[in-house]
Parts: sequence; C-alpha cells; structure tokens
Amino acid sequence: MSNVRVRFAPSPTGFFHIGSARTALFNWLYARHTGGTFILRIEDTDQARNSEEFLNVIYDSLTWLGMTWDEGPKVGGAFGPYRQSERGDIYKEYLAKLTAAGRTYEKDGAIWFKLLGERSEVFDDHRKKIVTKVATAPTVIDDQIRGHVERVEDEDFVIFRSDGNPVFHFVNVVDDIAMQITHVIRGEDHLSNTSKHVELFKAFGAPVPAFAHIPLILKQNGPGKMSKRDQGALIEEYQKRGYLPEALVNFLSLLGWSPKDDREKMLIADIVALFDFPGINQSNARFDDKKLAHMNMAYLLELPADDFVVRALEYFEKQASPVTAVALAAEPTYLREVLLLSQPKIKSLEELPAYTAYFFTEDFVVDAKVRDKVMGKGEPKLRLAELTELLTTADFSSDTAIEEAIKALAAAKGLGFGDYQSVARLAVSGTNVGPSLTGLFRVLGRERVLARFSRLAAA
RNA sequence: GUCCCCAUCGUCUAGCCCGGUCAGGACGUCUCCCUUUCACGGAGAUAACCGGGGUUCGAAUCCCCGUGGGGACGCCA
Repeated sequence: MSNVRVRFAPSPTGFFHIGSARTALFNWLYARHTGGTFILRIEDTDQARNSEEFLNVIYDSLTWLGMTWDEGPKVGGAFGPYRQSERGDIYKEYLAKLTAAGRTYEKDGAIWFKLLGERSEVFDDHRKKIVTKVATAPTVIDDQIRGHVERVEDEDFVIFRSDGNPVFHFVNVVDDIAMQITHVIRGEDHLSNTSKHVELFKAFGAPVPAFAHIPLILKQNGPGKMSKRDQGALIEEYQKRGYLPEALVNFLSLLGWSPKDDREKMLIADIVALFDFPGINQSNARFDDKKLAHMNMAYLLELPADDFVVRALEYFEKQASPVTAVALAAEPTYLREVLLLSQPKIKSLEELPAYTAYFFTEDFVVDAKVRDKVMGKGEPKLRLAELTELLTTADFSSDTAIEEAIKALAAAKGLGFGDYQSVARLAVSGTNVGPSLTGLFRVLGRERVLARFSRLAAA
C-alpha cells in the first residue's frame, strides 16, 4: 500500500449527481492506481441543509458504481470519525492552535482567519460595501493538472460562524491535515477557494497536499455546469432506469480523462491501470447522453446470458409496474427464454417491459397502423392459413427447424420467408418489430402461436 | 465589476510538453451492404485546429493581444 491518501468529501445537501460521481471516481481511480487509500468523508457542517436520506443516497450510489471506500462511515478507520458533524472537538482544538498563533479574531460573533499584511478599506462595487483588503503576496498553487497558478488572497474570511459551527474552508483543511490527505482531487470550481486553503495549511504549519483540479461537466443543453436540476444529472436516475453501472463508470472516466490511445470501452481494471494525472484534460466536458446510451448498449450486448437475466430481473422487480408484475409471475424458464431472446435486440433494459409485454398476455396491444398496412397488402389471410396448417405439425424444438419448415413452405408456393413474416409477426405480437420470428415461435410455443393466428384470422 | 481556469469535427477526444503526418478515433447524422422485421455488425460519407499578430524555412503545436466559454467572489459546500 502506498502512502497516497485521497478523499471524496460530499455534503449530503442534495441528490448525488454526475459531477460528484465523476469527482469520486477520479479520486477512487487514483487511489486504486497508486495502491493508496480512498477515504469517504461527509461534510455535513451545514445542519440546516443536511439529511439522512441524502446520506444514504451517497452510500448507495457509490456502492452501486463499485467505488468502495477504505476509510469512512460504515467501514471506520484510524482517522475517524468521518462525519464532520461528529468532529467538533477536533475543530476546536485546531482553532485553539490558530488562535494561539495570533491568526484569528472575533467580529460580529463569528471567528475570522487573519491574513498577514497591511490593511486598507476599499469600496467593492460588485458587493456594494466597504471591505478590508490585506496587502498579501500571491498564493502559489502547484496544480497537478493546471500547473503553476497564482491567486491573491486579500480578504480575511470567516472560519467559525456566529452559531458556533465551523465553515467549509476550515473543516476541509483541518480534516485534510488530520486525515493526512496527500492529494486533493476536486472540481475546478474549487480552484479559487484553494488560495484560502493554502493559507490555512501554512498557518497551521502543515504540509500542503498536492492539488488536482479536474475539469467540470457542463450541461448538454444551455450554458453552465451541470447541476442537480438538469436532465440526466442524477445517479439514482440511471440506477432506476436499469443502466449498467460499469457502463456509466466507463463513460464517466472518459469525461475529462483519456487513455491517450483509441480505446474507449475498457475493463475497470484497465482504467485503473492507465489512470493518472497527465491523462486528465484541462477543459470542461459537455455531458452527452447519446454516448452514454451507446456505452450502455455495448455493455448490455456483451453480458453473459446468466448475468443479463439477473440484471433484467432486478430491473423488472424495481419497476413494479403492472406489466413487469405479470412478467415476473410467469414461469421462470419461460421468462428467462423471453429475456434472452430480447437481449441482442435492445439498447437498454428500459425497453424490455414494453418489448416483451406480448409474451405474457393474450391481451396485448395491436398497432393499428401496422395492422392496416400488413392486412392491406397481398393475401395475408391466405398466408396465415398456410402457416397455421404448417405449424400445427411442425417441429418446434429449435429455431432452425421452424425456419427450415417455413422456408420449404415459401419455396413450394413460390414465395419468400418475408411474405409470411409480417402477418405472422402481427398475429403473435401486434407489431412489426421484435426478436427473430422463429425464436418468437419457439419460445411462445405452438399453442399460443396457433391461438393468436386464429384470432387474427377471425378478425 | 474583480480575480482564476480553459479553447481541435455538433459532442467526447488523440495530436500540443519535444514545431514538419491527407489533423486520427468514438458518439451523433447520412448512404450503402448484411438480413427474416427491428436491432447488432460491416463499408463509406459528413464535419474541427476561435480570430489577429509575432517567432520560424515551416505553427493545431511556442509567445502576445483580442474574442468566446467556464468558474469563484456567502457566517453554502
């Protein structure tokens, strides 16, 4: 195990979104790549905005995405507690150090961090008030991704609110010191905060960790970074929609990072092996749900049969809709056959309930447009009659057996397979799309097929 | 407004650090092929170095200025 220690430090004040997941992922990847330690720390100092429910969303999402933490809530560790709401004594202790060093003062009931330098009053016309500026030298940030960045930190700032609670900048730095964090990997939106943090590290006489400010994820439509309210922003949404976590992780890893060759679909082990700071971009990335959907499909198609069935079943159970309930009530081996027949055809598990509905009920929807089109062309009823006669005795044991039989029939009549397909498909499924016709027959079974044939013939 | 970061196809990106390739891949879109519908797959097409200066024999690549995009300016995190 290396001495690299990174942390993901979310605050449970909202749902867990794509940007947070990506930050967590880059931290996790770096920890796994270096053989370091991945720490989960909950920044819940703003009691008004926190909730237990949001906390569970964080745990569930991280677990679902496969990002296990080595230290943190639930698993413990030598540097706990890992929830800031439980670290009050530590913060008081660190505050005493700063005060002893003469770096704090009280104003308006709050405790401020005092910068070193000459003071002067200036009117800030953006904020419309007089502020005290401190003549300081620029703070230097050596960023692993941005390089050398300088920013002037020239105003004292609050570290303890008048209600007695410490603020983000303070607890963030104190915990990074106390938890011996070596690399701070976070969104670029924190780059401007970093000068505050560096000044605090220096005031504590603590070593400054390496910083890596990663590019932001921008919303796909409209300006600005992606936020909780944006379409497709929430991790739990993908979980609900049956996306494969490994596909989402793979997609996310490519947002702002590249293995530098043309690989895109990669095993997580390969991503871990290749991931490092030089591969991280400096520019923001726009979220693209089409590419994510494509990635998801690629993973879905490659899933071994047993895995696919398990995931599909999980999805059906989670949906708990009338359609999925009926499917789940079906005979297990039949259900399995239906799912496997559909696997190569669908792009997402979301499509599955609608795609397979007619397997589980005789009362399936018939697409009127398709019906009119199919029944209005050629002699569909005659074809259906011929097929009925054939299938009454045909061998249903395999797709190829059925296929051979239909092809022989078609050949005898001087027709093609296609002449039988559209009407047969309409009869058994009410639509013009679906799995292979022969697979459909085999799984549905002779009785159902013939019953559905006669229903259409009588209509 | 001030400060900070960034800038290659519509999107994600490779190339940039260490100047010299028809600027490569993927998603999307379109065409064709495969085919038993719909997909998958295969072949192809489409499409980019933000602008202007400079350095240089030569700039996507180095420098400067513009412009554009993003972020931060809370007793939120």
